[in-house]
Amino acid sequence: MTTLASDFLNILTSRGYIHQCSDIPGLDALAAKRDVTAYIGFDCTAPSLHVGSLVQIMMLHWLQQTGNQPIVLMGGGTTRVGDPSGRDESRKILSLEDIENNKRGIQNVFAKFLQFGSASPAAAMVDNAEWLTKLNYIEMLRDVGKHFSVNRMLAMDSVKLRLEREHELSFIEFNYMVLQAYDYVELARRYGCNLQMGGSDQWGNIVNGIDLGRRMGTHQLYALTSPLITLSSGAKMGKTASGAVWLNADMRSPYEYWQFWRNTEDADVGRFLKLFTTLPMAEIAKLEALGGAEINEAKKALANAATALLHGKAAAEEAAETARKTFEEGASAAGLPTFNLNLPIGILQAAVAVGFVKSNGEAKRAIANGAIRLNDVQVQDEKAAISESDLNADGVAKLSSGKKKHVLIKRT
RNA sequence: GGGAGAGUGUCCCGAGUGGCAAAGGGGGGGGACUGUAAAUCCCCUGCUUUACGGCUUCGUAGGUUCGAGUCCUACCUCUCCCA
Repeated sequence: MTTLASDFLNILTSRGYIHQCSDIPGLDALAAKRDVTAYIGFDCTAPSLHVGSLVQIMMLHWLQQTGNQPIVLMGGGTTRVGDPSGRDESRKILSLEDIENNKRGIQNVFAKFLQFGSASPAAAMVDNAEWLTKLNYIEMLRDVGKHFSVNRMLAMDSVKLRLEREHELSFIEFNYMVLQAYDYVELARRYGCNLQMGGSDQWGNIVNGIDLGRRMGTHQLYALTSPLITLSSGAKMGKTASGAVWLNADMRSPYEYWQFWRNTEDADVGRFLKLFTTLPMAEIAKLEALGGAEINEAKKALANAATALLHGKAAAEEAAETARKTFEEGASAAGLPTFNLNLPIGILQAAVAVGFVKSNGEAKRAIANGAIRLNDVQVQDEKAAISESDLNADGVAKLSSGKKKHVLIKRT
């Protein structure tokens, strides 16, 4: 392993962001001169990004921190087509309004991690709908299509997988890689972009772009991918009981976000500290060295730092304090998710209303399993109700499901 | 266009003989043990204001039958072979 000259690659390497790179020495030389302009594409398939995209966002963050220019590419155009990578079923084709709404929801997150506007290498945000929607089919085929070999396209993982598993791959999806490759060329021409980053599943698409660039006469392009982040237990990261861990605060509160990180498995703490926080490596090494129950301190540090990055320091501290009161003192911390309900209300309805369970039947089962507690007292009777007398001096009652889910109930 | 197969419990895989709320996994939830961890063990995993009750589920729509996931017809979608 040769030593790296650039801060950018040094950081990415030591923190574990790199899975594959088309040309480390070449990219290193560029980054050392702070001449890298890199982009990552984000599909607009949901109204918010989730933690799965965080690695990518952090790569852009470090890129800017080390004096290079990040470009956030919103997939306003490519989302209309749908990326078949890593899926064995066709994506639903989203309506244009949905895509537009999703795009708006996603955009704001980047301001937390990147500096746009007046910063010295300012981050930029562009939407590939800008050029993709204007393409003319015949021209496209002649200028771009001629550089693609179907033989090679068929050999690509995203395609091969579908074919091998005998799942359908529609022509529209088959074209996705062409559009993504073209994006890269377009960004190279417009912004002098010379690096595309992405998750490891994007490798094929990115390399296609490099190839296309060479054939269409752009400057040398580079590819860099991050490893797919999985939990030590093998599960995919970012999914919890109640669905994806969204980054937008209105879809996943700072408190819940903090909890997500707090519940990290022991074996993942060090890795996550490096990937998802900006804590200095020396400090991470210390935290990582903690053993046994002490590793919980490292988890708190992870939760604090990660939440502060996304939601700000104040929100992180508040979440930490709420968690401390709730879990270490068993108190009804004011920062817990709060619901206003009409009292009295049956315990079953209440459990449904706060989102613990999806139906009354499920609530009954939860009670039978001893999962539901009201003000820390296990509910035995499914006909029980929450009434005024259950509220404490501050007018709230604490309802819990299992050991980790707690909410506060107030009178409407 | 011709021929052969497939679509099952609104997360996934997957058994299924005319009596089926439908085997078994995975995933998920809960409990025990712990440290808000992992591993392990146990329980739960269609809806319904009690129910050995009612209702809704096996691609869609009809039909046969006391009774249909299971049989028949048409249609939709996918896969494979031929053209």
